Amino acid sequence: MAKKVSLKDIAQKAGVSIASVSYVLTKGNNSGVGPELSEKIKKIASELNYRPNQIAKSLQSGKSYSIGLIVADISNPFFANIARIIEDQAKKYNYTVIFGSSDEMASKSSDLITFFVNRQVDGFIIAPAEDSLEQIKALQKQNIPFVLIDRYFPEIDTNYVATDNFMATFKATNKLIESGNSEIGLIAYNSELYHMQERINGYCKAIEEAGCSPKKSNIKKIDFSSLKEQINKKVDELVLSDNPVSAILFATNTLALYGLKRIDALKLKVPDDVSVIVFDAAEAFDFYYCPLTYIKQPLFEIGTNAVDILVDQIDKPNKKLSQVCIKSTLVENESSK
Amino acid sequence: MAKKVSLKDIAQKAGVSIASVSYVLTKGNNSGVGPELSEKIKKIASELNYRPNQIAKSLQSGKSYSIGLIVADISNPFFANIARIIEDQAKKYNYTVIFGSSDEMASKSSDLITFFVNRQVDGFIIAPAEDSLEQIKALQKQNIPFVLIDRYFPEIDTNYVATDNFMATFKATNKLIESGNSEIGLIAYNSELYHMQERINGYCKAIEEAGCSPKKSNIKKIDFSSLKEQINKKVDELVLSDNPVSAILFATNTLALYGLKRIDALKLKVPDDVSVIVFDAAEAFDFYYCPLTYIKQPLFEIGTNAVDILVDQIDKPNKKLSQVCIKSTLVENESSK
DNA sequence: ACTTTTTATTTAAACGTTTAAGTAATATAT
DNA sequence: ATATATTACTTAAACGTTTAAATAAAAAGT
Repeated sequence: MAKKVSLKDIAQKAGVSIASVSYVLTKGNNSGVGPELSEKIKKIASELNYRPNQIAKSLQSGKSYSIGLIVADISNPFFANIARIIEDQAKKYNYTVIFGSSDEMASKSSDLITFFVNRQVDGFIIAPAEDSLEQIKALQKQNIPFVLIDRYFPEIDTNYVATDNFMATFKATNKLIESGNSEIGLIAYNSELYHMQERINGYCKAIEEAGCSPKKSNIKKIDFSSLKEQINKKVDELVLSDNPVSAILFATNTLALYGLKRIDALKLKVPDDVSVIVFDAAEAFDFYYCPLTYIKQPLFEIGTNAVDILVDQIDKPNKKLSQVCIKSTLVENESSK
Repeated sequence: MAKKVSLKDIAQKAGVSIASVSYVLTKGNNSGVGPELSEKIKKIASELNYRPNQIAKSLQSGKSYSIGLIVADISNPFFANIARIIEDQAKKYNYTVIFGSSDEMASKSSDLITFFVNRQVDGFIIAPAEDSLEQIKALQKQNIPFVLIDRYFPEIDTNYVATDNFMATFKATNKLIESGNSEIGLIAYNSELYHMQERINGYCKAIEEAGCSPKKSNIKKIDFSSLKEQINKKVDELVLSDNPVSAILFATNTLALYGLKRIDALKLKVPDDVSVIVFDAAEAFDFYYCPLTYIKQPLFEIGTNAVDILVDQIDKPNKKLSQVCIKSTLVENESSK
């Protein structure tokens, strides 16, 4: 790689000090450098195609203008979409985004955080993985700015931007009850993460308010790591039991993707044999024979808010924390009839 | 953000020079520093939770251990999947990935390249946008390592990793011909990019070999920027004309996604009314009522090869260029019957 | 016992910036 | 005419590393 042009090169060619060049190039017209010399320097800089070395700037300023984005999996459409929104919003502030996928594993998440801290990111946007509470606390202790998205830990006080998960599943479950379903299954992840707990809680609350008590056998929990192995069995348990459910609420779109495939394989018809509501939309559902009722998450708001809050926090470290909970909307289609 | 621990802090606490600390911490046991002092330094470093400042290292070494990934849109599943593969492979070499979406626009692509060059990325992986030839040439002139993926420019000699687009559509079209289709439509992007031209060429070649000559009216080209506005009209032109096609080959999965929606809206049945082959798989097609025949691109190979080649090129700037063309496979399903 | 080699540690320069402080030279005020 | 303020530019230190070169002390060789 050819050696890059530095201030020094320009200074040499112009026969002036490095400082003068720096002043002209960073301070514009009120640099305190005379107009003729200014012009000369600018001319040489552009002739040499000077590009400031951001690394050197960062070292000097202590700011890297980069943020670390840690999600479960960048190839998951939910996170890929958020990543795009974050990218665009970050660019508005001249920030660069470096990303990493934790695969919902605390160890990977921790590695990524260390990796990115070493690279001096100015802050993080994180969809925290299971068991990553301690890492997040450590970040907090080190005073490294961060914003949690999608999930957060209610027991610690942090910035976060999330969906109102409780209300989302509460409404969705209500919808299924109103449609006449008395046995409603829930397929969720086996996770202590707050967003998942809240989704489960919302479901339970709706059932309780309908005068029933939520049955443990209707709530199926699947391990992140063995989704494909477990989902068929759990779906079968719900729909093929002695007292089968007439509706299923899927707590994430990946769960729905595989769950629906199983339902199809069992030759069950949505919504006649089983009603369905899924959490979050996905392109994959566009072609499902029965238009699906789904909980629409405010991706754009989550992404832009997260960046805004983070940048603000980076600039003003003493700013008080922002905790944003955005309402989702239930998009009603045929599948919840 | 609390001030970070530096070598200086450790040196001070240990009462030694910064150099000694650096030697111990980077050179391990054969650092030339005595064993007792070594231990002492290591102990203090870990007590203070020292994390090397990668920015400072980069400035010193001229290497940032980061690569810029520029794709059309990170939220597009094709690129999101590649991004994930690149992320994992890059991590093996201790590289970080920063990404940007060009939206198929040369201007955005150019901005991103400049932005990333300023940040001293060691190299690029780029899915080049329309009209970005000059930018790529400029990169070449500056001796900045890069690998093109998905698309490339045959008129310049660069590293690239791509699918054998010509053979892919040639085989796909042949399949449609063998299934008895005489009028076959192609829906492609209106683009001079080589991968798109090759996809079109492969289609034409197959038709020619079948003794026909490809009809201009059967080849529909859609602008990147107004896909949703144009696709319905183009599909209609193919299937509702006086001499309608009995099969359509979609040149990308996004085109197929919207094209199939139109076909459905027209109440046409796949494959009875119209056979279909799509370029590249997508989750979205999982639920299409008729299992689709598709061209399966070697995403994993593209991603890992791109990283391997790039890292090699960064380490050995005089290494000769690698041009990898990977075969895709035609996955035959019901839709091409 | 004195030179030579080896070992252990430090000094200082470098990477490319920014910027406070310094130094002339020139302009203004008295 | 002289003190003072202003302007135009430079010096030098700093950010946190690495590393060649210098130095001092100890070990080995004669």
